[in-house]
Amino acid sequence: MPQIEDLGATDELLAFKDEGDQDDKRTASSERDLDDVKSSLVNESESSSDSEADRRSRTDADLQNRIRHSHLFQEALRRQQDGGLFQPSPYVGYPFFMIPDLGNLCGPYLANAALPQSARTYLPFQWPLLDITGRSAIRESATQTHLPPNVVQHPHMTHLHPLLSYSPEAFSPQRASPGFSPDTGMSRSPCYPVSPGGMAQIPHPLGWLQGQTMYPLAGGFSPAALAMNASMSSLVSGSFSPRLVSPPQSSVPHPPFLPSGVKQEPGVSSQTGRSLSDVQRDKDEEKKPHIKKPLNAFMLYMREERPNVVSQCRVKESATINQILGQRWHSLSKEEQAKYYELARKERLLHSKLYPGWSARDNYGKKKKRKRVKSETQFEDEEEFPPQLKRPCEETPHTQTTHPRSHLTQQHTVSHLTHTHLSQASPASSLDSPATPTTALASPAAPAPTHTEHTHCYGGGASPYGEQLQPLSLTTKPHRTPHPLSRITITPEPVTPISSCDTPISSPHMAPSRCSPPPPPLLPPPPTSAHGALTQSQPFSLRRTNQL
DNA sequence: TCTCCTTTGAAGATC
DNA sequence: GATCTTCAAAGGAGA
Repeated sequence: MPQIEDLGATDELLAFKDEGDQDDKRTASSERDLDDVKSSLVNESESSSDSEADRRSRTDADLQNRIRHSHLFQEALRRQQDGGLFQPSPYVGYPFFMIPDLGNLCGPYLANAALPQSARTYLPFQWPLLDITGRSAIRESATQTHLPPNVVQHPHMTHLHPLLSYSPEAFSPQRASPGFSPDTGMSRSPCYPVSPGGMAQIPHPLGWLQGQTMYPLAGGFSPAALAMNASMSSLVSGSFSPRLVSPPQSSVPHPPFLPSGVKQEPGVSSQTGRSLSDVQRDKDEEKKPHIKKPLNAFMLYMREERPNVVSQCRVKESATINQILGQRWHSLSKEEQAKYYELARKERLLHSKLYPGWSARDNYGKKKKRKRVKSETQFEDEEEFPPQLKRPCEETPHTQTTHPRSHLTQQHTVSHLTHTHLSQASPASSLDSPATPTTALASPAAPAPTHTEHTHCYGGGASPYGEQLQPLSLTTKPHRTPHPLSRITITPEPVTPISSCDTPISSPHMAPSRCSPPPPPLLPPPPTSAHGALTQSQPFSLRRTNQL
């Protein structure tokens, strides 16, 4: 069986450890405080087995202790942050927090809607969070698996985003443990369950990326996760000693893990006609942690670059941001993109190790289907669309018409199309697209899209590659109300590097009618041969293998 | 409150 | 095998 080290985790972890060690002295004091707090919390948790009477008698004392711990904790954190959080080292001063019942707060790749949207939206560079069905679910799961929820602070979370950088809105006090102050910002750090019952934040093997995470282990510890856990425990001990903290145990077994027959009743639902067991199964299904898909290269890139775009362009709409990011993605060099592809590959590898039985199919239907609706409307769109705008797609072999989203997501304005695709781009150049980086990467002969080409039509697919990379816009839906971004297709400035946002893309004065024809591409025509032997559907790993 | 928007890539589904 | 569909993140906007 492949080891985690194969994923490159060890190197990252070791690197992290080294950096953490450098900060040992500086944080020794606050560490002790943290240890005190953590020990107290551990003891608190361990004492949960005491009798109810004892517990009642200690209620007041516990309350006082919690308050005291809270203060200690905040003080320790303050020292911690003062001591190193903003030190040059990305890991310096990173606090590890072990909160007994913090497990419900977050986690990667599990999403059962436990966290309100706000709980995640302000963690822009976190690894995908683990959405659990709620605190009770965590506790119940913990009970089922008899696993202590290892609450291990992700050591990389402050790599580029110190805890304090998180928006306060991200924290919901009511989700925190008693005595757990939102002021610390701790809770904004993601914690990742290593099991359905345990939360852990483990350094992601793809260490450099912000918000790296480990994956929660569905159904318990997998060997890979155990290895990671072990590595983590030993590695982080240099700076902070993660400890296993017993969670508040639930006495209510989770239905899915009940012995058959305990809750399931024979018979058929009178209303639905479905057997109760089916209903129960559905309920169980709903309660199962939702394991999210591993992020692909572009998603990883988006996570990293989104804050930059937001700050540089002062844009808030994700749709707009994503368009910019899409353009920037194409502007990345092959090497830069390869970095993300490699990360994504490791992500998938790790994901597959942690969830051997998981399939993307598992998540099918868990989101509201809307693309299909779009595709249904597409027929009408194409019927209504001027044939001259569709023609190139129909005539060119390597057209983006093969792209699944060619008719779904590209809703560029007609004016843009008329200015770009019709007046400038030849069918060959516009449709034989190196649109996807995978395509470009697929061909060693394909020059890296290192263009910093200027564009007037900015957004809505009017990227520097717009004419060459995104012929998808030929299948624009003219009848639809253009997305605000779609109307923003030009920048008044004569030349605007694609990576810059000097002109806010959402500038209201930028209307399609003002979209002037972009300058001729500064880049050589995209390598039409890049498509050659490889298809888009070919797994990137294969493409890269072929490429390399 | 829910869905859409918007991007690219991966993977499953379908033909 | 080619094509289509869904989902992954994000958060504002609109219904």
